[in-house]
Amino acid sequence: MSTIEMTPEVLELVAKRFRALGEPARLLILSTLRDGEHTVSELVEVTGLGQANVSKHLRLLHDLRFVERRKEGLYMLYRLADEDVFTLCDVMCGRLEQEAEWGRVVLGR
Amino acid sequence: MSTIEMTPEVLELVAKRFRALGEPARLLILSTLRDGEHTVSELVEVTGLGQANVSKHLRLLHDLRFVERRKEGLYMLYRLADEDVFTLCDVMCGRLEQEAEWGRVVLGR
DNA sequence: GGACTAAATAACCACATGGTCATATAGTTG
DNA sequence: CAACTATATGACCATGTGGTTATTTAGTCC
Repeated sequence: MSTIEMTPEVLELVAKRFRALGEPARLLILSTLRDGEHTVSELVEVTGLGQANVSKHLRLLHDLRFVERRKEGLYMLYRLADEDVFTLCDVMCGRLEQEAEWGRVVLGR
Repeated sequence: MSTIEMTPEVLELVAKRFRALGEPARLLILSTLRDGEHTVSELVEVTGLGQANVSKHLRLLHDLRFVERRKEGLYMLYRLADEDVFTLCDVMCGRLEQEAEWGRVVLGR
């Protein structure tokens, strides 16, 4: 795995980042951010999640650098930090498609 | 994200798979399997985890097709299903390295 | 069959965390 | 400064799940 030595500490750091993506609500927020910057209120409206809830998810995603943000007046604007999330999701989706071919999972289509 | 439509159901399927990697114990098992097939007992010994614990992690990883297995006499031999796990981990590790450069995380080296 | 071994499962506890409600904080506008 | 708005935070509850112990199941060897 990369050049990093897989000590228990590193394992925990990596795991924590996977866990961050292991939540539908956060994936939904991230996929919403794919089309550009959004305020928290917009994310609340689009996702249908509660405001406090979205705020907490964004804090986590920001702590782990999945998103970046800037303040503009009263608003806080969030955006994706990079494209890694979608690289990762594409791999997972590739797995799903493969499983679908095997008839193990049903993708809605 | 890929060609799959991101319905709530798909989001949950993807999230579940990220969650599977969001556990140091499972990452440890997977990284142990990188050097080839291992029995459950071997994995127990190498990882230092309990037998029931390893068995449960392996069941999850097998359900999600991260690992495959075959029976040989009394033993059950597990192996990686493919290289996806390491593609995924490499991306995450890349992020860690980048964060390390920013002085946000300390990698033990 | 009976004794033994490897792995899986069940029952259980403890802890982490997602969601919500209420409140605090930061910033704007009058 | 007071009223208002957007976001963050704290407290709390409910649920999910990782770990352990004990037991069951599957297979081997005598």
